[in-house]
Amino acid sequence: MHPPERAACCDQTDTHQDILDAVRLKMPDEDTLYNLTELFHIFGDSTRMRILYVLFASEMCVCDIAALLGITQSAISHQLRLLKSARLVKSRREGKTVFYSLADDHVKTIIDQGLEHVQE
Amino acid sequence: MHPPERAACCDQTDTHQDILDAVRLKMPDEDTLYNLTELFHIFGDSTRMRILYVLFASEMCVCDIAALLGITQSAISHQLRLLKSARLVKSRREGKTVFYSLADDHVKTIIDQGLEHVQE
DNA sequence: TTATCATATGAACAGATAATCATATAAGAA
DNA sequence: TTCTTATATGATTATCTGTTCATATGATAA
Repeated sequence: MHPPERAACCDQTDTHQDILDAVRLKMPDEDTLYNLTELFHIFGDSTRMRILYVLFASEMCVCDIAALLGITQSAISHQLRLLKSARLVKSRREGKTVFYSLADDHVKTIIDQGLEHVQE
Repeated sequence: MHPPERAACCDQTDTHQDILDAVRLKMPDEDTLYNLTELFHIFGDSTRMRILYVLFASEMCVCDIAALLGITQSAISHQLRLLKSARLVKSRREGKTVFYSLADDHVKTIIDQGLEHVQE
């Protein structure tokens, strides 16, 4: 006997329905879930991660980031655009040069948490 | 005039070289950086994120996760394999059924940090 | 103006990846 | 044994994504 809203599936204990209800309650809404995975997706690329680490040390212009990481200016610009649209970095122009920096300290906190997990 | 190890690039302040040195010091080694981006990469997919949220509530078998999320058993199995190889979830077999659960509480901490950033 | 430098961006391509399908494995029931 | 259920997995495919290249924009200098 299955609870009415379940498809044919493996049988479980009496508390099965309670668990399913608990899951549905705790699941974030679709928008939040999208934004959350999008945020982590941004962190899930080594070029972007290295850019962020550079910016942990100091605000920096595009060509310096490129030179420092050994990546073309174009690639860096493309990635900075993503980072900026995710509001992880911000920029200011000074003449021909554009300086990028972290949007807020939250960024480092999240990455440090991940680092702790990795370094266990 | 540029510092010797720099390629032709935009001119900077006197502290330029100090900043570059600081960046190099703070940058994690290649292995750590790889593991870190790999970790976030795992979080950067909505199916995997939803699986993790399901497991926040309770340990659960594969077909229940599939039914709950409306995703095929095969897709869930494939993603669980990734999650397990990243040591984010663990499994135990009970007869024909395999139950998955979170590998440790660290996982939820990292995701909660991301959630805070997203919900600002 | 033209020339140069710093950055941004569109297009194209190569590599990665998530889902699907078919099938294999593993365990229990008949 | 055979049948069924639960899960795992290899192959295929469609989509996504990061880089490169060429070029455009924006700012300064001559």
